Amino acid sequence: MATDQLSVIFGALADPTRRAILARLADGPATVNELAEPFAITLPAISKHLKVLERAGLISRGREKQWRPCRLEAEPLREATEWMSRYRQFWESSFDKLDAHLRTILKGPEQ
Amino acid sequence: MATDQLSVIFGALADPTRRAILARLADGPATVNELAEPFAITLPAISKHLKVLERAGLISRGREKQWRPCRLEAEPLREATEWMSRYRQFWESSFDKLDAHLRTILKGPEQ
DNA sequence: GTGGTAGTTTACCGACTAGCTAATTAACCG
DNA sequence: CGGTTAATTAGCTAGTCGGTAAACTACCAC
Repeated sequence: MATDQLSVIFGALADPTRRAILARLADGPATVNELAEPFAITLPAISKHLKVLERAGLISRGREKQWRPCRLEAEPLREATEWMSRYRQFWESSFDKLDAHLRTILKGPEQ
Repeated sequence: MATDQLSVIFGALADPTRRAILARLADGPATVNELAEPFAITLPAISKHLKVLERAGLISRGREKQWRPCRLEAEPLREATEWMSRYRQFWESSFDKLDAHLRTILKGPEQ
């Protein structure tokens, strides 16, 4: 994967396990074991995912006794959303097209 | 990469060449050679990128004589933005934190 | 037909990724 | 100290990714 910040962010989001970890962290900080619990993968695999998320700036990690609590950092999501917002006009216009299409359908078959 | 739709979308966006292609397509449809022109990579590489973008639903392709014009399809970007919007409160609140931090700094060093 | 232009497919390569197991570090508890 | 829990590191495998060169398809013009 490329090393520019947006690529790292999108790359981190391109994995359902990592997105699920972010979703869990939206409910508050959690330890690595707590984050791992819902998944059928080993702790080292989770550890790697956390490193990817950390590199993307999507989480930060503290130190408390023997635990290393993770917390959500959403700033990169703001950046990513900002990048996408440039295209908003396009999906809004395609929504308009869908809307028009639905209207046509709801008018019933032309005969 | 995982095969769920969001993963495919984010995976497609996790490459600067592909994001540049989308940016170019925001100015209107283009042929493969037109899209390839700004890049120092071969045509087959561009062809692969286009396939990734197509699989993510980010572009669609027509057929006109010997050309296969590409056009932007922004609907997946809407989906991705929608997914991220769940976290908006977090980046807004961390902006608040930054704001507060800056205020603290601007008050000058406490002594 | 020949030849040129537009683009894709195939086969290959090196780098990276996601997963595993096993070993290791770090911090606590008794 | 030894034992337990929390988490990371190391080393491996299998698969994917971004790129290439070479061959192929499709269309147009002569």
